[in-house]
Order: sequence, then structure tokens, then C-alpha cells
Amino acid sequence: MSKAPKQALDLPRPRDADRSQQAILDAARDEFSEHGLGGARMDRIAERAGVNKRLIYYYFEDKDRLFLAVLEATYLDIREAEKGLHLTDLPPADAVRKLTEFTWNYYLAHPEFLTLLNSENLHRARHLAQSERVREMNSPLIQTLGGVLERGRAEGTFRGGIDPMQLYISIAGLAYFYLSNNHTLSAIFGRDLMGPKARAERLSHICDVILGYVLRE
Amino acid sequence: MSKAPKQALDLPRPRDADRSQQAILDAARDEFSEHGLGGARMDRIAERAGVNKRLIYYYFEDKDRLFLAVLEATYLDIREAEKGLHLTDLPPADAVRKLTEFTWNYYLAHPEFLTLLNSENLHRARHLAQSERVREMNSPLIQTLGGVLERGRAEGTFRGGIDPMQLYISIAGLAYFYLSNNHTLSAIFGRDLMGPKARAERLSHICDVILGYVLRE
Amino acid sequence: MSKAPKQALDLPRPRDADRSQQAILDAARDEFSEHGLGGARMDRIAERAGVNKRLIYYYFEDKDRLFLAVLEATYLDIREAEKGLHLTDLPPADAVRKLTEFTWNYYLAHPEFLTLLNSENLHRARHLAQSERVREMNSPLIQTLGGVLERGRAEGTFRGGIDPMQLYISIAGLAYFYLSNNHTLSAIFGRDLMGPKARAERLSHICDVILGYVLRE
Amino acid sequence: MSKAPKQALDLPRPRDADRSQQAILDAARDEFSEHGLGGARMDRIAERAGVNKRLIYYYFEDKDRLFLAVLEATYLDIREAEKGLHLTDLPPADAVRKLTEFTWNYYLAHPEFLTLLNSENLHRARHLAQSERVREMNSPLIQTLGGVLERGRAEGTFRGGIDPMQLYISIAGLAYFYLSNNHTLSAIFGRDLMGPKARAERLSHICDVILGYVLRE
DNA sequence: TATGAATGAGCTTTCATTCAT
DNA sequence: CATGAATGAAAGCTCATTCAT
Repeated sequence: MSKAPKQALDLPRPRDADRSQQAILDAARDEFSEHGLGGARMDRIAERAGVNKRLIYYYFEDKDRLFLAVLEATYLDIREAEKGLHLTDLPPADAVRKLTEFTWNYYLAHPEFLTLLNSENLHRARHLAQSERVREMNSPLIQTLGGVLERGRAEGTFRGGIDPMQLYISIAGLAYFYLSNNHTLSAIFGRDLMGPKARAERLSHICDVILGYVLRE
Repeated sequence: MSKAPKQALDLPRPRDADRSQQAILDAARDEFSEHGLGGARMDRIAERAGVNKRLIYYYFEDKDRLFLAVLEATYLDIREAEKGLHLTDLPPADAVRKLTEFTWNYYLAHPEFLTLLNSENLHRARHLAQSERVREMNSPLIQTLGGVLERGRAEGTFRGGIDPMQLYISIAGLAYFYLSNNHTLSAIFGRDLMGPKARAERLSHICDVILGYVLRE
Repeated sequence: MSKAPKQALDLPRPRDADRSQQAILDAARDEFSEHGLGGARMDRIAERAGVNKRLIYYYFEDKDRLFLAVLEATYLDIREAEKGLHLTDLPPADAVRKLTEFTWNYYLAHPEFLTLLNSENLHRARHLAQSERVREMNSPLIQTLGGVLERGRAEGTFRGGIDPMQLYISIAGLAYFYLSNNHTLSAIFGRDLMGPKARAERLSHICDVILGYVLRE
Repeated sequence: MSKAPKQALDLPRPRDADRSQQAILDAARDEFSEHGLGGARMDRIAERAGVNKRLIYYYFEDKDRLFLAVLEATYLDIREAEKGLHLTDLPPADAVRKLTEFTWNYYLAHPEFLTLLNSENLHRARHLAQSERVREMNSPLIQTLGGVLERGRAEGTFRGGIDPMQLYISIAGLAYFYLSNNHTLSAIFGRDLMGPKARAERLSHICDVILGYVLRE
């Protein structure tokens, strides 16, 4: 996620190869998220990364494979972040709220995640379809969330029959649409949606919607 | 649309100018929604429309203005469709359900609306920002929905304090994310999300979420 | 050469044909002189003239023939102006000075004449070569000037053996180069050459050069 | 010119980068001088230079910057040639005659210099105005010529009060107009102006005019 | 006499990619 | 591991010109 190369402190100098590769990935992520796949420029990526353009092809073969590499890295990042949630340690309602807040905050902090996904969907996920690591992107959260819902149902606070995937998609969708489409929404409603107050209101609304749905009665 | 005055009604087909302009708009809508703004090709649009490429520039100046014209037409379409809802004639809960189902079905039937919006958001709504007709795109639905919520609150079935814009965005988001991101979601979950059964389940889930939120108790 | 159509007072309305043709010629002269032959745009000419583009082709066939028509009209204008000089009525030195001042002032007042000539020369006079009216452009001034020089020589004030064409070209060149190249000269010398004082100095210098040459001793 | 450092002298040919850049410049100079800025074709320049069209953009960005590069190179050439004149070593009258003959001969040998200047003036020197090297194009000849005039005045052979810039412009103008406009002049006068005899007569005439002006009495 | 619609050819420029070292 | 030089294909756009009425 950082733009600086990772470098363990005990190693005197990192291998340049790693540094270059990471720099390219970081630059590509920025470029793709700002301009989309079609609008991204290999020249700009090279410039942003501070490496020779030829090197990109040396490491990543072509533009599409580079895009896939960026996508994979981006998914790994969010999966990594999700690991810190420890939903199983929390009471069901708290777990759902925490997941909702996490999702909102993560999307807010990583707008590139949204635009990259939009781009990939515009292309009908054809890059992801060729990924050998797609499986790793399948969030283990769905299963964890399933456990939470079951716990809530067992203790009588949650309604039954909730599909965890549907709920996960709803949590994501309530945050995603607002943030991803904020430019058109702002233009059309003539209302600022990204100020601190507006953002707090949206998060509050989302929690109300989600908890209003899962909680019994 | 046409620069020429409308023809007399007894002539069976519209003037060629109108025909050409409409053919270009239709072709451009398809092309933009399939490839995004950057990936769309003016050559292909001309071919799809069956007109000379030069004619596109004759009527629409350049690619960006053509994209804006497509966006505007697309918004007008959905606004037109919304007019048939007559939410004010329905009991509050029915009205909310009808709007939810309409939104889902409209997005399902008009996937190009989703991709066009994604493209425009990737470009930070810079086309819409220059539109002289943005105002017309502001859905009157927000006000209507406000009235419905107020009626529901007055008769005691709805909870109070609901911001109609937030609710509208939530209804849209719950449908939008599922449909717009179905390719990546399918790839990652390894599960078909667009079959008749899956679609029915999603709509049902969305209605539950939305109604679970607005209904008191 | 006015931009308004000529119109005899006793005629109730001019024929539109004349108006349109003249408007096109005027517009074309402006456009060609501003952008050169290659840089001129038929669209802009039509717009400037306030006529339909097709009409230009109706009257002038194509761009090259239009350019030739402009050239011919421009030459006719200067020949017309020269007619008012009456050099034969003046003492030789006064006649030469008057011609010199006229040339300078005419170029100053008609910068389009200079740029049109530059354009035609860039194209090796290929338009003029096809003109049926070239003969009319041959200034009768050369012969008149020959007479003046002969008179001056006979009365002993002028040196002998002066070729009137060479002298005419010199008078023109001294004014032409300064005015036609004033942009590059100003840029390079970093000095304003077109202010009232600079212009007066140049004219004075030119007269000194020319009279210093023709006058004996 | 080259972006790469100069090679060691023992290598027979310059690096390809230099060769390509020079080939492009040479080809562009020919093309621009034959067709003007607007009429020049990037395709033809590439073909003439024997390089891929894309390479022109690689080194020169766009057509306008290429034109400026050609202009700058052209000015540097004439300044370089002027350096061989050594006017300060000559008696004043000889110095003025030598400068006059040099100017005539240089314009005669480098017709592209004339057409390039005409093009740049048609565009109101907008390229030169952006040049960072304009200063280098300011001929040091003006100062040298000022010294010559002063020497001539001091020794009593030259008249006083001559502005060296005016004189320089006059020397240039007398040659420039005849050569630059020879096509239209020939067409109109129906007389060949570029044969050996005609050229000799013109040079002789110019020297008479200039010396007749500077010499006292 | 006049015009809106339409076009084929060709323009400058861009782009992902490869060559050669 | 790294890079400056080079390219074929195609993009968006322009232009003089013609069609059809």
C-alpha cells in the first residue's frame, strides 16, 4: 500500500528488482484508478514509478497482466485488513456494526479500490477470470459472517434466514454506491456529499439500515 | 434534437437529420457502455450507426460532447420511466416497495445506465458538470419519496427522521452494486448471481432490507 | 473594397448574387491574409461572409480559384489607388518622393496585400500563372516612372541609367520587408517597430535612401 | 541537440540519436520551406528523413515545436556565416559593400531562409516568441555595422546620422523582396528575374542604392 | 439562388510494444 | 537488471468538397 519500497531493517539493501517491481505496482495502481484501464498510459506509469518503460514489460509482460497484478495486490490488501477484525470475539450485533463501519472506512480510505473494481467490471472481470489466485480473494469473511448471524439467531437477537453473502453485498453496496458515485450524485443533487458531516450521516444511516434489518423486531 | 423544424405529420419518416442524430446517439450509448469513455471508438460508433464518421463531429462536435449527450439522454429516459410510478396514489409501504422493485428492474433492464454512470464517475462527473440540463436530471422522486415517508410516519407505520435522499441512495446502492459488480462478485464467489433464482432472491433481500428499515417496530 | 455591398442609389435593391459574391470575396481576403492559403478554412470564410458554404463553390469553383479571385481583386485595388498619383504632373524629385510615400502608406494601410503576396510566392505564383487578367496587374507605373526618371535625367537632377523596374522594386522592397517581417524583426531586436515614431523614422529613412540614389551628386 | 552525451571521437559516426534528429531537422527545413507551416506534412518529413514518423514526436513533441527548432537552426546558420565577414578589418565602404553582397548571396543560396521567415511572419512570430534562444538570433552585425558607419563618418566618407538597424533592414529588404517575390514579379512583369544577367544587374543596383546612400556627396 | 446533410481522404497525434545494447 | 531508440497500427479529428432539394 505504501509508495515506498518495503525493506526489512536488518537487510542492508533491498534487491533492486523488488524495489522496481513494487514501484511499478504502486504507480500502476494510481494510474489505473485515476484513468481506468483504457485511459491509463504506460508512459505515465513508468514516469510515476521512476523506471524505464521497458522494465514494466520485463516484469509484467503487458498492460492487461499489469492490471491483473494491481487487482490482485489490491484484493490482498483488503483481505489483510479484514484479518484484524476478529468478528468472532464480539457479540453478534457489535460484530455486524464493526464490519459495516470497517467497510465504509476502508472504501473511504481507499478510493482506488472502488475505481479499480469498476474498471474490472466494465471489462466483465476478464482479468480476474484468468487469475490463478482468484481463490485467495474470496473473502473468508462470508463464512465468519455466517457464524455471527447464526450466533445472533441462536441467542434470539437476529432474525433467521439471512444469507451472509447477500448481507455482505448489501453492506458493501450501501457504502460503495455512495462513495463511488459521489461525483454524479453531487452534480445532480447540487449537494456536497463528502464533507465530514455528510459522511457521518451516511455512515449512521447505513448502520441503521443494516442493523434494522438483522435485528429481530 | 434536430436543428431543423419538425416535419409535417403526414410524412411517414422523420427528417434524415433526426434519424442520423438518433442513430448516432443509440450507437454511442452502446459503445460507451460496453467499452467506457476511453475505450470507445468513434469509428465503431459510426459503423454501428451506419453513418459517416464525419457526421458525428458535424452534430456533436467531439467525443466528450457526444458522451455528455448520451448521458443526458440516458438520464431523461429513467426520469421518463419514473413518471409512471404514481407513488402518491399508494399506501406508504406499497410505495416504497414499488420504488424498490422499479429501481431493481430498471437497472436490470438497462445495464448501460450503470456502466455509463461508472464511466462518468471515473471522470469525476466532469461532463455532467458542464451540462446545461443537469437540473432536469435531479429526480423529482426525492420529493415524492419525502412525501411518502411523511405519510407513513403520520399514520404510524414508518419510523421518523428518515432522509429521503439517503433512502433513495440506499435503494439504488443495494441494486446497483449487485448488478454493476456482478462480474467480479461471480468470479470471486464462484457463484452465478444472474440466474432467475439468484435475481429473485436478491430483489427479495433488498425489499426486506429497505422495508425492515422504514417500517416501525 | 468596403465590406458592404456596392449599391447604386437609384436601384431599389441590389441583386443578391452581387452581394453574396462580394461578401465572399471580402471574407476570403481576410481569411487568406490571416492564415495563408494552406491555413485558411472554407468553413470560416463562409461564416465570415454570412453565406452558406456551398455558395462559395457555386461562385468560385474551389479554394484555389477563390484565392486567385482574391489576388486579382487585391491587385486591382492597388492599381486603382495608383491612378490617383498623377506623377507626370510633378517635378521629378517630387514624383519619386510621392511614389515612395504612397507605397509605404498603402502597404501600411493594407497589410493583407503583403501576406497575400507572400502566400502566392510560397506557391511560386501558380495561381497568378493561370490568371487571364495578369496583364491588368502589370503596373503602368513602371512606364510612368520611366518617364519621370528620363525627365529628371534631362533636367540634370537625376543620375542616368536607372532601370525603372529596379527602382520600383527597391521602393517596394524597402517598405515591404520592414512591414511584412516586423513580427520577427521585433522579436529578435526586442524593439517596437510599429509605433508612430518608429514608423515615421522608417519612412524618412526610405525616402533618404531612394532620393539619395536617384539624385545626382 | 542530442539528449545523449557526445560520443568519443574515435567512433566514426555519431550516435543514431544525433543522426536521426539531424535528419529530421533537415527534412523539416525542406518541407516547411516548400509548403509553409500549414502545408507541410509530417508524413512527408518522416519520409524525407528516412525515419519513422513517430520518432519526430519522440524528439520534437509536435509540429509547432519542430518548426521552431528549424527556425532556430536556420538563424544559427546565418549567424555562423556572418562570423566570417570580419567587417572591422575593412575600409568602411568596402565593409558596407561586402555586407551587401554577402546578404544577397546568402539569400540567393538559401531560399529556404526567406520562405521560413515569411511563414513565421504570417504567424506573427508566435513560435519565435516562445523561443528561449531568441537572444542568440539577434545579429551582432548591427553593432559591427554601427562601428563601420562611425568609422566612415569620422574619416569623412560617410554621411552622419545613419541608424545601423535601418540600414541593415534596407540592405536585407532590397535583396529579400526581389528574391522572395520573384515569382509574382516575374508573372506580372512577364520578365525573367532569376537568370544570371538579371541577378547580376540586381546586385549591382542594390550596391548602387546602398552606397549612394551612405557615401557623402 | 440558396442550403442543410453528408462524405472520403487524409491530417496530427497517440499508444502499447519491441529492438539493440 | 536496465535503458534510449524506434515502430506499426490506429486513434480522434479536420478539410475541401459534393449531394439532394
